[in-house]
Amino acid sequence: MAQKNRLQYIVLGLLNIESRTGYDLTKAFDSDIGEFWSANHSQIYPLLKKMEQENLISHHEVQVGTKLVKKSYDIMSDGKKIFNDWLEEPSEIDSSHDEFILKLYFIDDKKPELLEKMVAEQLSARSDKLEHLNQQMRDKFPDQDKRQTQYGHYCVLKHAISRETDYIEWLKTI
Amino acid sequence: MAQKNRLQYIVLGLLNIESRTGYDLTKAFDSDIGEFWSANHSQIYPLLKKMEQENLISHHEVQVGTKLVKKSYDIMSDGKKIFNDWLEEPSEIDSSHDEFILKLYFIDDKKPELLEKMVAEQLSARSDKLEHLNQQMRDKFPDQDKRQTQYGHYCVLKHAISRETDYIEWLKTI
DNA sequence: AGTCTCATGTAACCGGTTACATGATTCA
DNA sequence: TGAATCATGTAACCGGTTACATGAGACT
Repeated sequence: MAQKNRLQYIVLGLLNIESRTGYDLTKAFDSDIGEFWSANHSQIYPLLKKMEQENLISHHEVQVGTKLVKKSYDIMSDGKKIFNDWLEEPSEIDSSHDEFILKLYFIDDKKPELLEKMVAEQLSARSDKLEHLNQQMRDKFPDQDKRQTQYGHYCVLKHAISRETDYIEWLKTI
Repeated sequence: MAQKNRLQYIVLGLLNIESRTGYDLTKAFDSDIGEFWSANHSQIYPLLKKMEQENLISHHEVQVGTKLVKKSYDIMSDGKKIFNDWLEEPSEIDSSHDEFILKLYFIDDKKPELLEKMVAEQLSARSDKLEHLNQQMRDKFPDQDKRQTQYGHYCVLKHAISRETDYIEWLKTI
């Protein structure tokens, strides 16, 4: 089976806001999107080519100065469809990149019922994970002794619990 | 330039605790280490082979039952050296995996002065990042208006700030 | 006897990073 | 005119995922 290709959804999400060039898209990863995803132009340009072949996006040319012609990409109906389908899908929780955050970035005030569903799903999944982490803590560090001899491991677990707790608190504010 | 190959350091860190088979190492990523890193056996076995060729580790054979022979890997002096050198290096902050967490896991109570240095470094870097995020918030969402029309983006940024704040608080407890 | 876990490997593929390469536009 | 930025592409490589493949040991 193929891998996720989440970068494609980010590109679609950005083009869904407005038409952009490959350069514009690359820039977006240096600022906003850069907080939670990164991509280089060497990955963007071939991807745009592939997505255009698949009819998810198209491009129109924009004359700049006397010689330079920019390619500005636009999302097409097929692209909009797979982007919206992706938004509706459940988000994977245990991946190295947070898929929920990714989707949340593209949610605007037009979809309150979807947002509510997504947040409820995340709350449930994150609460389960927190419970699992708390169980790990009880199993592995029941007393002060182990906390000293495996101090690093103890700290890492404490951090995971703290992070998850913070995540849940944040979810509740959405 | 080559990429980081942090998996190699995890393998060295685990073998530095005790001799293990490829299977044991793989299992470690399903439990403990799994909280912050993942690896499949298809990645472990070729890596062990490569690391043995580079004289970082060696293996001895262990007879199990009548036919099965396990390969149990041991860290060698070259391996210990590059592992300890890595622990001393500054940790990259803006990577998709948290390198500081990785190192912390392997720190035991024998290196208090190194731990102190690492924590101070992280505190400084994380504080800078938090300040940057706060600046972003001031720039992009100065008033209620933008927070509504780009609600998802606002939430993501709020989360980044919350996460960073929590991280700093946790660092202070180490 | 059959199923689950232990145990070790390879191959194909994908996503991402680094480096190579070129040229136009803008602004000081 | 020279430097910084805009703009677009390709190639080599690496790390990680999925799938293919095989067999032994433990336990019911």
